[in-house]
Amino acid sequence: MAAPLVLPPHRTEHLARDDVMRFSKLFLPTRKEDPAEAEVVSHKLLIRAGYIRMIARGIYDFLPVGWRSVRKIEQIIREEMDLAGAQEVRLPAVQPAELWQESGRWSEYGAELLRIKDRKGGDFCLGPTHEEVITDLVRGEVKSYKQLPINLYQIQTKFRDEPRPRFGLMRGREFIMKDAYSFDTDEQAALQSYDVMFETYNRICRRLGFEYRAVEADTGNIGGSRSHEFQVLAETGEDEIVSCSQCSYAANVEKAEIRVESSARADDAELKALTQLATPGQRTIEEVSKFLKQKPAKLVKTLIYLADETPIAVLVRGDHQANELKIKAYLNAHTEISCRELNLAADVEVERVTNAALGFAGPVGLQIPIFADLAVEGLANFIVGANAVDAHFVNTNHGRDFEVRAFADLRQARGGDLCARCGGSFESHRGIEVGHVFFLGDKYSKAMNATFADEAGHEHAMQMGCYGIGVTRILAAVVEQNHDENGIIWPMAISPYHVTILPLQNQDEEVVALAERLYAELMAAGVEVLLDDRDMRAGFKFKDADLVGIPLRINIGSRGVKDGQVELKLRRESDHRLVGIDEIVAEVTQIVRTSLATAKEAALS
RNA sequence: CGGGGCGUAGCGCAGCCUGGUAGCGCGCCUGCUUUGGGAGCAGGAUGUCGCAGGUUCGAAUCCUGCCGCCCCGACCA
Repeated sequence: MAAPLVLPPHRTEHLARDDVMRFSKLFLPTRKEDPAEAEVVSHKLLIRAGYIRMIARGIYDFLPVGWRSVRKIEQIIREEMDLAGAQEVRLPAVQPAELWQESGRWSEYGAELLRIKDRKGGDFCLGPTHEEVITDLVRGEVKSYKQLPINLYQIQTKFRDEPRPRFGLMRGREFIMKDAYSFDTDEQAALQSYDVMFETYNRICRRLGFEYRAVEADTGNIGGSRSHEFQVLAETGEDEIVSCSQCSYAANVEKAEIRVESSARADDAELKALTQLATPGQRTIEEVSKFLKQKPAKLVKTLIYLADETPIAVLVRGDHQANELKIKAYLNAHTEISCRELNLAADVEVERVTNAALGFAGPVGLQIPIFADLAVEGLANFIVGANAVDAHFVNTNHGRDFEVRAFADLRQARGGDLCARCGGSFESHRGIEVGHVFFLGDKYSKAMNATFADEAGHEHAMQMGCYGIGVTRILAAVVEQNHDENGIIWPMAISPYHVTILPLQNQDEEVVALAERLYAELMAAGVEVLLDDRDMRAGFKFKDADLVGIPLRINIGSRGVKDGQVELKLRRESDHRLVGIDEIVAEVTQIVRTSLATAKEAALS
């Protein structure tokens, strides 16, 4: 038998309209301790401060304060997109397989595409992106050059069945994204659309107060000639980027072009005799360099790749990293070896090609084409694997001990490398990719027959661009850049509330009365206020306020009320100042308006 | 997909090795005291110990399978 429900009389009242601005009624469950599964600060704080809860891996609930902030981010994006002449639409989350079969991506997209069946057994997927859907929409309605250009966008929940979701909102499977698609008559016009979006994204990042870089990026399988990522700088970012300290060049390390001043080996370099040394069990660069007491830069690593079916060897200096995108691009552009996919060869394949156990591969005696990074060209007397178990060669030299088919820029850029554009030196950063703009060309319009008639009545495929911003990822990125040991520190523009009022003594009627009065007056002035009316001790409210991160705080205490004053505390600063009771509403209203306006102006600069 | 770790109250964890009454802290409910940086005391409620099977007189504990979550790897030879 269920126990009878016992409630005190005051708990039977209904919720009132402004109750969501009262902490006592707000669904804002905070926690004192970090969640066990969270690794990065944004994930920990968003859970502790009651913004999100995980329901399955990479899938989250947004609680009221979290959703308020998400909607503010959306609104900023919406305003800037509308300003750029884009039009908002809403496309379906569930998409029919036919469209994906038409573009070819039903088979290409892989396991990240979550495929589902309807009750009749028809194939559908949860949309990870919307090129097919938008192209289908536009091809049905746009027939003439007179209807172009057009730029359509939406703010939508996407689903990508990531192999490894992590870091809370930073890499979820379900996430909110703003995606836009431009359609133009020709490439030149499409690149104009691209430039407008590029500038719009800069404005959005500035409005959000980000420290960020717009970096040149790889276009991946999408193709096309232009692509930029918007990377918010943060230690916990998953991407590595470099930016030039002298010019404006910045790029993802996958893409960054390096200037190599002089790559040739010095003419007078003395080539010592090739010698085999026993290196029992020493496989990695680190192990070998330690064992032989040589710097990793004296070693050359030999990577065996499969370019589609063709095995090739790639040499890079021991302290460098091979860049698969560059390798792939080089093969396709400069050799007869076609390479749709480049993969490191499996262990058995490596052993077959090198006739040696894993870890001892080297270029000497290899029967497959050898490509080497430019940095290897200038090396003399380096160390390589001997293609024999437990052995390495020292004093190896290309041209004498083995032939390199070609030297090229095949490695990943890093801090200190020289900028290909101006010769300045690169700084390296880690970044969170919050936006990505692509020029697509006619990949989708051709495959899906999205054409228009020009003035002469000739049919042409439309030129497309696509532009994405991770809305929920932005929420995490903002926290990564704006927090301290006590909690979140929101920029005014995306804080769930502008100001929070803390009556410090709930039993003091004057304190409570003043809190209620300021609450009402601030709301009337258009300020978003969170009143902490809970019957809690002062210290408890302080801790929660810091955790939740609202930028302004008004402390109302018994002493101050007697003196006609309240405390105004900025979350970002450590000290508070006293403000007269009659001035506080005007003061707070002013600060809120100014900081919102300043953020908007920053977008223009 | 490979390696490792974890799964016990809403949250954070102990107990498991060596099988025998399910625990601690926080949170929650009641009362009293307290009241400007996560209060104190007293009392109370809350668990199919991830799921399924097996071993056993007896399983949170041992065995098998499955599921879920986290970390590392899946380019550094």
